[in-house]
Order: sequence, then structure tokens, then C-alpha cells
Amino acid sequence: MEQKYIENTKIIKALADPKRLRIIDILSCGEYCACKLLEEFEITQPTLSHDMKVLIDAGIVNARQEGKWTNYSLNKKNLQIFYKNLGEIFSSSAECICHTKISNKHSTL
Amino acid sequence: MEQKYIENTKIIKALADPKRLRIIDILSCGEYCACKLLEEFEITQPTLSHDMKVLIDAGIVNARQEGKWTNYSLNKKNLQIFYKNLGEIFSSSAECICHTKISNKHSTL
DNA sequence: ACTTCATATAGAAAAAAGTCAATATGTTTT
DNA sequence: AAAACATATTGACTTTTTTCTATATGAAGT
Repeated sequence: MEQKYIENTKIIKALADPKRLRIIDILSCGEYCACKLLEEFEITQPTLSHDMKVLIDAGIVNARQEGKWTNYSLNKKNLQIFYKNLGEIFSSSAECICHTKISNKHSTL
Repeated sequence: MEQKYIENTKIIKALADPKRLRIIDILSCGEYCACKLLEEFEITQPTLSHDMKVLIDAGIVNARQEGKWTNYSLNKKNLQIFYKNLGEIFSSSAECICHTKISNKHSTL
């Protein structure tokens, strides 16, 4: 499997959860500490901490320590690259069988 | 959790697999039968069948029966709506705590 | 009608992900 | 230095996802 799909899938997996998707939506508005994010959900603190780690590991969220607080913000650069990649995957261009093979007809025809 | 996140997450989950992401990339080039798609991967036929079902259930792929063949194509309309939704989630607008709450500062300040 | 071919479904096993309670770490306040 | 606070980590449990083998369905060719 091409690296391209594996790398983008890592980000997609991080987004594949309603909580985390909403966290991204919230962070698109600015930087928030864990305590503020936690107020918005009915989950325990360790669960949020785990979710934030998933987003950070995927490279789409940054953490900034400020004393005892951790402030999270979007990694806008990586998110933008990802969004562009996804757009390219959705539109006809790169990876098409037709580019490398002769036809898209059934093998037996 | 707002419906918006749950619905988009359904599509994101469908895309959260390197195989299926590549299938979308391939289908962006046109309609292909299962047999052609299967040639591109090192998976069994039931696995592909299952993956296609996931994509169809998410509403981003259409299946068209042609005799004994099943031809798959992108549901471009739904994919486009999803892509737009994702763009809105990534950019500051709708769901921001700051819109409904007074401040984004720490609760204790 | 029987066989072949393309795809779907069922069921099982294994791997991955989500979530919590308990606890650790590190910072600030007293 | 002790207590309070914010967040991270650990370990366990549950749920979901992935992928396979075996089998079913349904169309096409002989």
C-alpha cells in the first residue's frame, strides 16, 4: 500500500470520532486548555487526555504548556496539507488504474 | 453530541482505512467492477465486498448491477458535501465555545 | 438443467479502539 | 513542605473493526 494512503489514514482515523471532530471544530476558533474542552463533553478527564494524544500524534493538534495548564490549538499547516490531499484523492488525477493499465473493462471481456 | 459530527464521522470512519481510501482514489477516475478493484489489492474477495459495503453505507459510493458484475462509482454529490463540511469544521466558524460562552480563558481565572 | 463465474453473506477469530477508575507527575498556592 | 490543582499514564474491560474460511445467491454460458 502506498505511503500516501497510510499517512493520510492516520489523520483520518484521528478524526473518525464525533468527540474529536468536535474538538477540531472548537479549536478552529482558537486555543483552549484541556479544562475548557472537558466542560464541553460528558467524558472523564483521562478519556479527553487520550483523545488529545491521538490528535497530537496525528499531527493536527499542538499542545502548549502554560504552568499547570495544557493549551491546545490546531496545527493549521498540517490540517491544510491533509485537506488538500483529501481533495486530490476525491478528484480524478493521481492514482487511477486507467493510468497504468490499458482499460477499465472487465478482465474477461 | 450534535448530529453534524455523528453524520460526518460515519463517512470519516469509512475513509479511515488505507485500502478504502485508495479505492476512493481509484473510483475518482471512473466506474470499476469489483473484479478490477480486487486485482489492485492483496485481500480476499469477501474482504473487498465488505469494504465496498462500508463505503456504500456511508453514502459515498454507488453500486450498479450489470449482469453478474457490480460496478462501483463515487457518489460525487455526497462526497462533495462531506468535503465542504470538513472544510467548515477545519476553519473557524460554527461551533466555537467563544460563540456561546463569555470567554476562552481558564475557568479559575 | 448444469456448470461456471462474480459477488454477497454468515460466522468466527484476532486486532484495534474507546472508556473508565486508580494513580502518577508536575505546577502553583498556602 | 504540604495541599490543591491540571493533566498524563496505567491497567483493565468492553466494544468495534478487520479479515478470514465456508457457503449462499444469482446471472451467464454450455
